[in-house]
Amino acid sequence: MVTLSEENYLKAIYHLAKQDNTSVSTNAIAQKMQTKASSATDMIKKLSEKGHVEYQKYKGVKLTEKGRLAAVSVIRKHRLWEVFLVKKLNFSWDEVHEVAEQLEHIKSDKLTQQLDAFLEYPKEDPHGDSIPDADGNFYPTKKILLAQIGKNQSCICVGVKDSTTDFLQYLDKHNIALGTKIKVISKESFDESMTLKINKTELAISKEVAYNLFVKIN
Amino acid sequence: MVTLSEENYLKAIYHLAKQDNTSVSTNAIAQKMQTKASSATDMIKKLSEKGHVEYQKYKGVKLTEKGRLAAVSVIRKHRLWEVFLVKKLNFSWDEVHEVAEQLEHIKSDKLTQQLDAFLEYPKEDPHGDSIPDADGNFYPTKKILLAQIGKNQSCICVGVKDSTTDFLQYLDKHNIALGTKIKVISKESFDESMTLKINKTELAISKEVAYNLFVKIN
DNA sequence: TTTAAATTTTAGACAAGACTAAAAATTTAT
DNA sequence: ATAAATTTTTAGTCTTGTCTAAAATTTAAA
Repeated sequence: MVTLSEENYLKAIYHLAKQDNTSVSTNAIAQKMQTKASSATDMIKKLSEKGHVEYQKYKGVKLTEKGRLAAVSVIRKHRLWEVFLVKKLNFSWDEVHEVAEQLEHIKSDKLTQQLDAFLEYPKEDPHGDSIPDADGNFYPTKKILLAQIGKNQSCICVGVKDSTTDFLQYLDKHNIALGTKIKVISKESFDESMTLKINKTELAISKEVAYNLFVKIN
Repeated sequence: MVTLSEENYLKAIYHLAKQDNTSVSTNAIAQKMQTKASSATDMIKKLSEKGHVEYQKYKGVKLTEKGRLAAVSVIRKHRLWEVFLVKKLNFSWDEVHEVAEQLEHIKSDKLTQQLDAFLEYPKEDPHGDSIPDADGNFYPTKKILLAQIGKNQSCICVGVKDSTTDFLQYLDKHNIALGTKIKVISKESFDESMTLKINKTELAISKEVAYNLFVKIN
């Protein structure tokens, strides 16, 4: 069971870590949550004990896959409710946030699923932010880092962030080129490594690769 | 500011006092809230200090007008959300309660008002209970118990008195829903059972059913 | 590289809401 | 009317989530 407060912290950490799952500082969390650093530390310990974040004293936190899924579930609900408020209840875009902050914590899988269907499976909220699906996968329009791709999701290589010779040769050697289809088979939260499937062959990659390869979802 | 817990206690007190605003005992409140009498006493003191109830030690509590309005506001939201869940999200009437218990605490006047409009100002929830207006006024219906319908008389189901899951599922199973037309074929005076005709099929019911189903005569 | 500044953690405290055990008041029964 | 049973309240404790103040650690600066 994840409490309302825990959900809010997870969401804050998720948003602070943004695209790349970087380490988030206690102070940053405290600031985002409008609270004190000591309170953030307390909550970080709880989240760590529940396996939602990886925590090392003085080193900040990183979301585990479990924590990421919990955060994304809240974000999914938040954005679906925003669509509902604007499309069905005539709220304007600047009025929805406060109410959605409350609605996002309602616990009912059926409710979320039926709301999604009722709204005809919207892909974006009224602010243009992508709405993740029930499995926690986003379908963004722009290119994203391979590290952002969820388990069992497929994508297509569209570029590199690091364009050093070493990296490009590494990609060549493993048959990764522009247009190559990549499927994520598994993700390890502890070292952020991944296993990919590329043209029927599996490939284990490190986080250095995952954070330097741009992909898009078809 | 009324906390979530306070709202639940106010609702419990309201339902226990029913139509006549009688004094409600600490024990009755504790039982309804599934908690201990000592916890109820603690909360009663808080509600009393905030002016929601009148309290005399050992004498139970009565809702003040302020407390009654707070309780009715929660009940209004609960019932509107139940209508939403059934009419718009295809919930069956035995699934709505748990979710509505959460949704009823969302704080936004605009949300409640717009939801009411979106649902076209329903007067009753899916169980046939009256939905109070924004000022806390009820518009009582002339619904009566099925037990009071005479032989060969027809009526329409408008609600239930007992809204336990068991009963609602029983009704579902026998195709009795809001709006279902019911004709009384026969009545046994010795055990107050009845035989009904529902959509061409006959159904024998016990007095427990007859006394827990609200109907109206067209 | 050693000190100063900033960040983070610990320790101790508090409010809300719940609990247990025991005391006080009320109600029921003999 | 008095004892017994029940109800209600009090007193003290617990958990969650917050705070302040102080100590520990890391980072930046001289």
